Amino acid sequence: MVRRKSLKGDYCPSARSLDAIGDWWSLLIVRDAFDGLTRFNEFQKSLGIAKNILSDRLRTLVARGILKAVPAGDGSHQEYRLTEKGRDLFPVMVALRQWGEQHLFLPGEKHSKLVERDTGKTIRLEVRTEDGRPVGPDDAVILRVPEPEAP
Amino acid sequence: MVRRKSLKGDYCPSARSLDAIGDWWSLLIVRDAFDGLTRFNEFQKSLGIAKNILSDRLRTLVARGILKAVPAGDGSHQEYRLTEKGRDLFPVMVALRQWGEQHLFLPGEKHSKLVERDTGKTIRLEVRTEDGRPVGPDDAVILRVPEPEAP
DNA sequence: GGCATTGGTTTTATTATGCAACCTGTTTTT
DNA sequence: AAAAACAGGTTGCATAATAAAACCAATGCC
Repeated sequence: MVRRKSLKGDYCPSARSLDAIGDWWSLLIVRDAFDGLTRFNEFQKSLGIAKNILSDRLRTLVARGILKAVPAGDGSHQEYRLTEKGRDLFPVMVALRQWGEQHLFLPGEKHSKLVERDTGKTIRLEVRTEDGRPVGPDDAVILRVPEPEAP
Repeated sequence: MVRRKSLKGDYCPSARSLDAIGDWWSLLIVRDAFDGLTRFNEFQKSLGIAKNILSDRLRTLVARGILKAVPAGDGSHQEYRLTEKGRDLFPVMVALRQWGEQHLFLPGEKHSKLVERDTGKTIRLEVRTEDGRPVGPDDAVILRVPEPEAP
């Protein structure tokens, strides 16, 4: 592969995000973390991921501040928990879920569902302006950051 | 690698989504498509991606119904355009962008910004219940689909 | 006709991934 | 107490995915 390109310096936030979490397993691990999993073996069983890969991904997720490793009460093992930064990925997860529900299931096919705990009401997400009007892709433009000019 | 695991059959929509678009380049291509790029060379220059990989990714994005390849007016080249399904990834892109803005830039650092075309107002996205109340990660639970039982 | 451009494909080198085996420390079973 | 099982990894090897570069075919332009 000759070193995969890094977009860390890109001025597009989406690109940086993908650089940070855009590999196949990381977001699945985060999804499971949202789902309450905390332990190495729990992730491993849930995902069927190879242990060395899981080990590596947990390490980098911790290094990037998305998970934190805390020693469990009895000291026998570690717990991997979402940090604030990790929890802020919630909208990303919901967006992915929503798209999958819309487009990746056959008409009658069942899928898990995200609901509000207390009321059981469906949760969805909406793109809006700061004053609350919904917007679609065609109403949006990206404002580029001006290139630093050489004087 | 011995064949990367497929999550196509998983009942979690997020997992299926990641299966469909969760590789490093695909979403970057989609981002550029949202940004108006349509031609092979445009993507290639914008992303600095190897041509064989771009070729492969465009092919699979088309095969998955996220992009469509339409012959351009003068027949000299193809245009890759987002399908409806592809445009529906808009919230995913916005979510990634928003997270990147929050967490992947230094305090004073500039980044590109997503605004409403007509008003210039900032665009953001919010997770809400069907009746409009905002919800956070801790207010949500995943309702699993019941396992099909063996009779 | 000759040459550059576009949109790829092929070849080759290197990295990443997956599997299985192994290891250490702790907990449970006998 | 000894044996077995489990948690949480690491190591070594085979193979797949990626990147870079060279190559190629079909227009478009002079």
